Amino acid sequence: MGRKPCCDKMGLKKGPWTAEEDDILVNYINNNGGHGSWRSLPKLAGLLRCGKSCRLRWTNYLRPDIKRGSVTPEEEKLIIQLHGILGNRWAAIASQLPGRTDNEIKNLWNTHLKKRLICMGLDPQTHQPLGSSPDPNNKAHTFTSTRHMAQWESARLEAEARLSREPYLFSSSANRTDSDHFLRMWNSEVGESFRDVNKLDNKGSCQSPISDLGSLSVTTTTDLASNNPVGSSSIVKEDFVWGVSDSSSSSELEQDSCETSLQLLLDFPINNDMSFLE
DNA sequence: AACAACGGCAACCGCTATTGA
DNA sequence: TTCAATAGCGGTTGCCGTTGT
Repeated sequence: MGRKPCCDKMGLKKGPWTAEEDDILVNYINNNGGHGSWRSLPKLAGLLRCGKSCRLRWTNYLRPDIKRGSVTPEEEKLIIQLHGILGNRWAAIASQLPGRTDNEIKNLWNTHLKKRLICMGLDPQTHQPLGSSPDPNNKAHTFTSTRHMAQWESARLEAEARLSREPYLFSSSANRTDSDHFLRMWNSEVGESFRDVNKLDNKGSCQSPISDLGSLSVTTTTDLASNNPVGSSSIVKEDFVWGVSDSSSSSELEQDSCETSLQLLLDFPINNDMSFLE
């Protein structure tokens, strides 16, 4: 016996939403302090839509914090960076771009950014040069740092997504979890250094608003497919270095807390084991 | 002007994960 | 522990405006 449909589809409207329907949905959510159960919302609000459709309309279009307008070059750059790390995990990518939805980012990727990477001679799935194969000689050289970077970014996004669903965690220090600590670690100076990877060079080859994507494109690539923590993606920076390598800016990073964080980072599980987030 | 091809985007579909009884 | 209900996610579809012929 199959699973019951999310709602009785008989008599329910499909297709584009009208302004009147938008008003009804927005007014209902505003007047009730939230959407409550999406399943029961359409009936309570007087909409001939299924709850799923209402949820999509709200999260992708009507939500007050949605940022309308074109995506900035900085946002495009960040999307490409995150895609290189996370692959097609649109929700995780969207969580790093306030006001942008996963659907919007997914569409942007499929219509613009993917082509732009191809234009730059990069495989949009692997972020590696088209027609190239990974150099096994460089594998050992780059594997550790890239692996950790990918895993850490992936785990951090997992944690942030989890925390966003558990806002109470922020209100009670007694309830702080490993993922909470992990997030704070990301937002520490170590995380700052970690994210500074894109500042290392600025060579680009493709004329576009994000031509400085050379900073995140491949110089030498590492094939992580056989041990890829996040699926098909791989990190694309050969000369990736930790911010702590810069003695002129590393004094604060020498603090114990940061050393502990760095050690935790370097001790990150290799086998994509995210169980520590539980 | 008419039509076809193309591109962008909103919305839907189906699957998985989570939650709670 | 099990299972149904619900929410979330990523892939896909289809509509509509724009561009090219």
